Amino acid sequence: MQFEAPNPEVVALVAALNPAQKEAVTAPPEHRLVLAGAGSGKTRVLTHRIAWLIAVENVSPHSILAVTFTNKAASEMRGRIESLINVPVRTMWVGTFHGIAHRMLRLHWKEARLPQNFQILDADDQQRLVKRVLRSLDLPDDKWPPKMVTGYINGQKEEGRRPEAMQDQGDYAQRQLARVYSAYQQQCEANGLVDFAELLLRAHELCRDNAQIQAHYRNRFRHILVDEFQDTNTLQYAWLRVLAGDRGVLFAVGDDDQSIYSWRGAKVEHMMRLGHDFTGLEVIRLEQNYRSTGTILKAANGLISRNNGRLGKNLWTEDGEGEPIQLYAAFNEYDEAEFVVNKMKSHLDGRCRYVDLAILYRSNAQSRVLEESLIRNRIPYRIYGGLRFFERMEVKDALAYLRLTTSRDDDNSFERAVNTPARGIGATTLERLRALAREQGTSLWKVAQGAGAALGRSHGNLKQFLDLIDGLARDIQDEPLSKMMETAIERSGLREHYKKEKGEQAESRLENLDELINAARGFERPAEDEGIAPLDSFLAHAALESGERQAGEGEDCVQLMTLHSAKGLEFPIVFLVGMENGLFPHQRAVEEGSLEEERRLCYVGITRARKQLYLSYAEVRRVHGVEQIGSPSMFVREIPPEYIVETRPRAGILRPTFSQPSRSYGSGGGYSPGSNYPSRGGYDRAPSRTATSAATANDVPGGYKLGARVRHAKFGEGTILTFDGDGDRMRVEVRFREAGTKWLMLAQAKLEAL
DNA sequence: GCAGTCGTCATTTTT
DNA sequence: TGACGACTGC
Repeated sequence: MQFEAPNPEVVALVAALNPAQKEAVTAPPEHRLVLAGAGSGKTRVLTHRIAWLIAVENVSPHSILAVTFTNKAASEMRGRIESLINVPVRTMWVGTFHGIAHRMLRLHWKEARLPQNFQILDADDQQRLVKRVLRSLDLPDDKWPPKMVTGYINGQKEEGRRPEAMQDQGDYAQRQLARVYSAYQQQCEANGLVDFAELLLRAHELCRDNAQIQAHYRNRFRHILVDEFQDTNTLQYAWLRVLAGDRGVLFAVGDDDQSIYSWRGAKVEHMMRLGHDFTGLEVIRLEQNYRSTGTILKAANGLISRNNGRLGKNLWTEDGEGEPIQLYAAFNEYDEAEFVVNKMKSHLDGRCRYVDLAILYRSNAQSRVLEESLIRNRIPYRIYGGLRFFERMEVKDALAYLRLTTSRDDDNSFERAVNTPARGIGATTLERLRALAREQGTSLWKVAQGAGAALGRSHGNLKQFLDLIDGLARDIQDEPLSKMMETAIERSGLREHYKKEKGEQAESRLENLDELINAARGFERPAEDEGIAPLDSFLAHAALESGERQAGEGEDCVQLMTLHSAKGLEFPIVFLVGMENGLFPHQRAVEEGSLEEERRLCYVGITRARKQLYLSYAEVRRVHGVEQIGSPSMFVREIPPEYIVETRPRAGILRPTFSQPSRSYGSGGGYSPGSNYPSRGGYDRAPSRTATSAATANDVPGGYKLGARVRHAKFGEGTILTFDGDGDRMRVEVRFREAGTKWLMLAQAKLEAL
């Protein structure tokens, strides 16, 4: 680019960029695909690109659309752009796919054939609705699992297929599914409800079919920037194409090696197709990594090179090699957790804080054992995942009342609110209402209004409920949002209801209700929501941004999460646990033939680590209550061995044999360390190589085996980890479930074999 | 309407 | 093994 006008702002904009980043940021206004490796400054390029367009290319922020997948990414992007340049960027559209789609639908609700106050269904709401539709069609839950049916509906929508466009073909099951889809969609339309996939589908159809709107947005959005492009699904991609038309300039950033959501409809192939659909597209690779040590990067490169059909990328760093990756073979999951905790302690002795430590695992079930160890050792931790604020029962209950005040035909909210708290409107009454509503093709609310004597005794109760909602709507309409919330919570009787509930959960429920009032008070209606009632804006916000994963963010504690939720994050020290065939790669994935995606998941995990990476696996693990023998993950073998060091804090321990019948999972076979491994006896195909003593490696002289489960009168149940000494002085180290790890004199401990 | 009981199920989850 | 949902009996 020409720098004839050395605007200091512009100079500063590119000064700190590396050549590849600079190329991307200063590229002429043409299509670009930026292949941004992990830790290569992806967000930086994206934000600087936008700043460049505005400050140098004189593009109006008004002409820019920047799309992300998460709210977090969107708000981070906006924040960083604003701090980069001193130009108001309020007119720029930055948001998630769903957020942007929602915004369009609010603006063009008429053209989209939606009621003005349409409500958004979150995943849970959608599931409930599907259940009701299944019931109304007399399809039993067990034959038609709601989860699967919901998945089917979302899949259809993601492929852009409407029920009416589906030909009557296929077998019985297919026809039934199509029937459910159709009925579900009808229900949504009648109730003014829009699920997540529908937001995208409607917005796509709106932009595709309405010439005026299409022209408007094509004319407006000259620059479309997309983050995490490898995660786009069919619909999102189609929408981007429609919006871009033949004049919009696309700037896509992504990493095919980090595509881990194909099971949710994401298609990496879009990255490969981009060159066909956007002529003149050039690819820029960001391969210099600013996050991890050379060792970690080489390990990641080595692993991912096993995948086929990659766009190709090799991460490198100017920094040093750093520490080798440590691999620990644990006896079982308890030993593995103990290893993690002990290593953590050794790091915490130095200048490392809790937040610098993360434990990553393939599936949520693995967290429990780790938690127990952390609690025992008084290490504060935080688990990502679980319910988010706006997904909590009590919060959804309260919101249902408010949704009813603004949208009476919202059956989902009606069903939720009508008998919570209990007001004598039971299943029978509801069933009658549903039947009537079905017959008349209208909402529960309307049916309830006219139901009258047909309902017998509950008529009065129902009437009271209707009056409650009407009265609530009337009395809060001019109030500020927080007052609305407060009034709804009080008058609905929800607070009383949850006050009566016992247990420690009850208290947190009440706190959450208060927190909801706070959230309403602190809610600032986004500028673009002008013209939308504050309540509708808030309700949409609640559905689209389900809130924090768990309280206590920013506190100094160890982070636990699945590999999927770790994407996009980084930690100085990472423990990647459960590296066993069957668990990771997961058996299901292997069966479904998605091994490459599992490998990418492993790649994501490895590249989260900045300074130090630990891998561990358990030789025996309890899975669904059954002890299973595991073999080290094939991915461990696929990391070039020169970067791995096996750690054994105790010398002379060998692999135990297990006499109890166990079914083996995974088919990866044994683990044969490459020649570069530091040798460690007894850890190969021969399961019972002799150790240093005369006894076999696996037997603790005295009748126990390493890894055996024992009970101690005082400490309870535990697992034998190791032993030393012999004869009368022989000691065993036992990891007790509750009491921690202890050395015991075998002669005195009176252990009982289990 | 609720508590207790039984049976079933067990990757991953940005919106 | 353990969590959750559906069912049953008062």
